[in-house]
Amino acid sequence: MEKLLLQPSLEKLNIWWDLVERKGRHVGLEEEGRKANPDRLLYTLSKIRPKVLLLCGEEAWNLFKVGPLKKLINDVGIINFSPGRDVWVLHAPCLAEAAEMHRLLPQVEASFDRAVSVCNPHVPKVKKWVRPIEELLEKTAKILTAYDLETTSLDPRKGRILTASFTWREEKKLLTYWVENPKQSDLKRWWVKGPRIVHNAKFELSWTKPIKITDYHDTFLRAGLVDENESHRLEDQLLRYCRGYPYWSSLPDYGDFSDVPLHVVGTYNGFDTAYTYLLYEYQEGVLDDREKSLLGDVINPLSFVLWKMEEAGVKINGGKLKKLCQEMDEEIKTGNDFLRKKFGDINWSSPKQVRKLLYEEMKLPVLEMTKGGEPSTSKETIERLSKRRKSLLPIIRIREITSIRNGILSALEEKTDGNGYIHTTFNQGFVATGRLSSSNPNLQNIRREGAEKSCFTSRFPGGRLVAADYEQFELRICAAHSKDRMFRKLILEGQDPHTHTTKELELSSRQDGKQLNLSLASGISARGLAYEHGFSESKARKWRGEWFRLHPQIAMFHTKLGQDVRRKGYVTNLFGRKRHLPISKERNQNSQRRASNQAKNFPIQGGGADIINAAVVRLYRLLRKEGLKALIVLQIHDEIVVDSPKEEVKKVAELMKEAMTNPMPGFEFFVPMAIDLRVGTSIAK
DNA sequence: AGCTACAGGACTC
DNA sequence: CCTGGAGTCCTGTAGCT
Repeated sequence: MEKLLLQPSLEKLNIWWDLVERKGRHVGLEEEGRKANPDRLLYTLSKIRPKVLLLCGEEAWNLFKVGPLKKLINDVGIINFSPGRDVWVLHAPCLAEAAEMHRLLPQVEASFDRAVSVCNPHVPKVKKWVRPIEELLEKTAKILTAYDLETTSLDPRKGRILTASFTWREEKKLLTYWVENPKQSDLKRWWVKGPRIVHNAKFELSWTKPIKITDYHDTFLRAGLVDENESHRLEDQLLRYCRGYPYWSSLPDYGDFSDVPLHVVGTYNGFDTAYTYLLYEYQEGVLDDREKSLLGDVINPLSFVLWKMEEAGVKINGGKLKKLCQEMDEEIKTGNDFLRKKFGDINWSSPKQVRKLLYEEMKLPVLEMTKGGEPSTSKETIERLSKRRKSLLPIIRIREITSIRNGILSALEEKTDGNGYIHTTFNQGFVATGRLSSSNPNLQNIRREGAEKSCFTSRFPGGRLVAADYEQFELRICAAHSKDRMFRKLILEGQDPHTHTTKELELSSRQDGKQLNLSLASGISARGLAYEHGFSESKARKWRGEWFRLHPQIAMFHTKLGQDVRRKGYVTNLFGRKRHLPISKERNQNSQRRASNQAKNFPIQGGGADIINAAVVRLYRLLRKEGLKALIVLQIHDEIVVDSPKEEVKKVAELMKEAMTNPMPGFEFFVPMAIDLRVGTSIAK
């Protein structure tokens, strides 16, 4: 149910309050005692994008009639806040009528899944701390304090701290103070003394640099558990959950924070922490116990470890990389020359130009279409076409190598720092399933067999990279979650589950057995199976049926997931992490099907994410406890890479095995986890 | 002309 | 009915101001 109420005055607010309060989502458009600013309204609305806007009272109505929306609305009309998204505006001249409309709305909009209401915001009081900063730090040392910095740059090496802000509760009152030019060393000492609340801890950590994992709560990461589908940005969270008013949009358009008067920065900074504190309290109310322990055990401490991993970086063999690039440039040049003679001057990266050549000039048959309904020029299509035109094959190669050269190798070259290290960013909280992603550069999509793997090397003279990946990770998680007895038995006996499936279903190769196991565990349809692996549909259907008869627990597991999605609107993984998949009846079958697949995939992908992330945290603690020099440098979904001095390799391998097979001491997996270790001077296989 | 948004295609687990 | 899920990044193109 999605409604937006614009409250023209305070006394009327009370009447609406309990209707609004129950939904738990508030948006502020007015500052206390002042009239709402139309620009601010428009800004807020464009963020929330409500489907229905219910205006009541002449004051509210006039605001819109004179504002920039004037030309778009009539008495009942449509406003577009974004292309393709209609907003119905219902206008009631008086409160009684609005109340009646409000009462009827549920029946009309049964399909709207978000409730948004507009009412007076909570405006925190922000003050400058005028006494010595030591007193403030001492006062807040041991109490729960929201903390935030404003700086001149995102990078601590390039900028400096302008202000710091602190919010805490004293009795019932929320106190917020900001200070100017705090010393980094003071903050570093202060940080470790008590519980902290921050929004996006990795940023504050990189400036404050505490020496060990401490007690902090990250409202950004918590937001990812409350609703993984919503934007976790502080601004968006405040609009949605905290009756925040958009103070950030009132900041004039300065180029850089260093040009902004310090008291403006400080006040802004103060609003950030005050609202962060309120957001924290809201989250405390909606997160359940399992989510809180996942946060405490894994998610919060992980951000510290990720910061350390980013800071450490991974060492690159620059000479080798350069040689590789030269070789590839050479191949691109000869390849391009060859193709130019044959087909003319064509940009092979342009699907449009390739499409023109293949289907208009060469008049080849259209075998596959893209999602957008255009004839496909993908690798698979060209491979199929090249069966009759051998001369097309070099196109695949040239496209592949130019994309690798431009997409991967040049990124590696560019992002290597002066000392030969690449510092990727591990994004936590962005992926709906709980996985990490990597960017600048993305080190999680380095080619499996790519030559560039040999460029990743150890920072220690004579050192080694130790890489450990989980064996049959997803299959084991599926079996562990569904309590599948067959897979448990096979794994405990040390048999290969893929070979077993191959034999049972009388398949031709282990490869087929493996594909069947992996695809069916994450809920593929018979048709999808046939399409994906080139089996006939009847065979796919037969095997799928037999497979589920061998694994009745997995069949039940899938049924249960489907029920959860329909009844509760979300599914849960082994550790209490949720994936919200709102399905309403009006949506087409396509979306339903998709949601059902997502539901089946989530416990596996999301379970894997929490397992390996817990392992990273545990491994970090074990390495530090043992006083080793070795550093965790990469996490690639089912793999952890540690850079180790040669003499520590044996110990590191032991610790990796311990951390990865038992990532959460006290949590017993129905099917045990196992790892495969590789030790080398690079990460090449 | 410069910006943004998107689609398509490459790579990953 | 559609053709397991989750990402990043590059390029070209279309549409906007």
